[in-house]
Amino acid sequence: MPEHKVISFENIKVACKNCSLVTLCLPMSLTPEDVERLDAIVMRSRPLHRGDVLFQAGSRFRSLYVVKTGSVKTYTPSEEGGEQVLGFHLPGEIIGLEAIQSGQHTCSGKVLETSAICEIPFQRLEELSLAIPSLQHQMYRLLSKEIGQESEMLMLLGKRNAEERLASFLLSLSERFKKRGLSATDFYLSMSRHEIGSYLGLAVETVSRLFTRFQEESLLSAERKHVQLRDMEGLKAIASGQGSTSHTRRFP
Amino acid sequence: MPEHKVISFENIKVACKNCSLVTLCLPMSLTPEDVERLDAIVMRSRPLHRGDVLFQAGSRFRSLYVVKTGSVKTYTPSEEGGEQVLGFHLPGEIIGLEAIQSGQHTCSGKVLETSAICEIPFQRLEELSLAIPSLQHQMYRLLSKEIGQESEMLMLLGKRNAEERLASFLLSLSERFKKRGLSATDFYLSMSRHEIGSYLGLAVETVSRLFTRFQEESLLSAERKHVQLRDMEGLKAIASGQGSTSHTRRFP
DNA sequence: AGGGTTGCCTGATCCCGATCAAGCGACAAA
DNA sequence: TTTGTCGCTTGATCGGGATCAGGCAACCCT
Repeated sequence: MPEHKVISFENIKVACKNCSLVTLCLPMSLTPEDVERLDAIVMRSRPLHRGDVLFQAGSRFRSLYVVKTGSVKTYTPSEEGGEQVLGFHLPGEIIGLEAIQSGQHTCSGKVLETSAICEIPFQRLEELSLAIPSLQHQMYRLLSKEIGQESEMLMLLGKRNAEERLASFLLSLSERFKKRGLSATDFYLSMSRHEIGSYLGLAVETVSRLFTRFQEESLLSAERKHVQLRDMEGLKAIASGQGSTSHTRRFP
Repeated sequence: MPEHKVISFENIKVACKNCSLVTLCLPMSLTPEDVERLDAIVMRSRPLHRGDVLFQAGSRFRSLYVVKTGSVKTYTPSEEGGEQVLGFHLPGEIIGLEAIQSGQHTCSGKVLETSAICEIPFQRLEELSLAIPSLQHQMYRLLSKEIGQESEMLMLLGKRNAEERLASFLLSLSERFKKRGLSATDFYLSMSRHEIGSYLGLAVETVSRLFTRFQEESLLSAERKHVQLRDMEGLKAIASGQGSTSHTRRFP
């Protein structure tokens, strides 16, 4: 069926200007002509499937990757098979920024579900950003945003207890889904409990118990990967450390 | 004493090309002419003293700051007076990168000891980096480096126990001092135990106990702020999770 | 020098979350 | 259908590190 092939291929090759992510992704704040110039250097591959590796820690850095559909996790494989999850990436988010420095990836990227990924050769992007001031500006903002997000994560891991971490995580996902036009209260988790635990610095069992507890408290309902946030205010209270069951005494 | 004033003022106004940090800081890999161009936009103030605030969380972002001498901590002040330390910054390191994104500082910067700071108006730096490709490249690398370092910190906070954290912290300082031509094994800590604890996600008491334990194990000697690393290999073993007292079973 | 503050150290106790252990449902292959 | 595997859940126990409390030394201040 060559016809089918062509169709699915066309489906992948959505130009940036026609991509629904144009307001979230790199093209944000570029003129239509500049979007075309950016478009010319973007490479679009066939869809990847759950478990496919986007890049591996230690491999040479050539390109940044942007999630178009689906989701990706980045992680550092440790000796003895374990892994530390560093992040989950949704459509419009850019991956690989940490590798610019050394020219080598310091973490691996793996696809969590069937996903379409755009590849942007970094050297060409760098050249282009010299010619397009607003692209350079956008790059600086993107890199800076990543730094800010990791700082927030440092605070989460440094000072927050388990329930505060999970609540924050769910609210962060919620917000990101919302920005992408999806439901902020009803979504599917593409990552396992184990991966959530690794990301939040918690054991799987703790994550599981927290899901159970949150359900008992009517904060959400969860059935496997399907999550519905029922009480956003309650979750926000917990995430900000004002939860009723918090052990930390705020007013001695 | 106008004469004295002039001298100390001149002392501060070391041009980039004469600065000992030229190989660590932004000018790295720039041609002498380009260093002069960069030099023209750098602002150098009189020295700041312990406790002086460089910028405050929430204030408008205008400039990046580079430590010339001394040291700076960045932190997010939390309600109720507490603070979470996000980083310690030594000569040659750039501060404020997280604020590019929103145009507003998300953390505060405070000087830990008498320090000289260079201020670089970001808008002018951005313009200059359009004209100097190697400066743009250097900026990308710098931002990327920051991302990579924060990722390492995420791993530290997510997976390491208290002694692994403190050992890693001391070794990181050691390496950074070494790069600046100072002793890798004998140095002064400009930050308090409390600040170390906040940075590492530990209570002050734990940090203090660990210093004591490390001394008992002849890994180092510490008298208040003065630290001498005695057994680098031992510290490295602990930092990498191979310490003998580690609770985590690596080979079940 | 005296008196107050602050930073650091040490001991005792407690508790959150890791670890160990076991069972269960979903899903894939035989 | 059965069997095996994997992901998730739940229960029981343990311990690392937080918390509480007290004391000492250094370093302010006048």
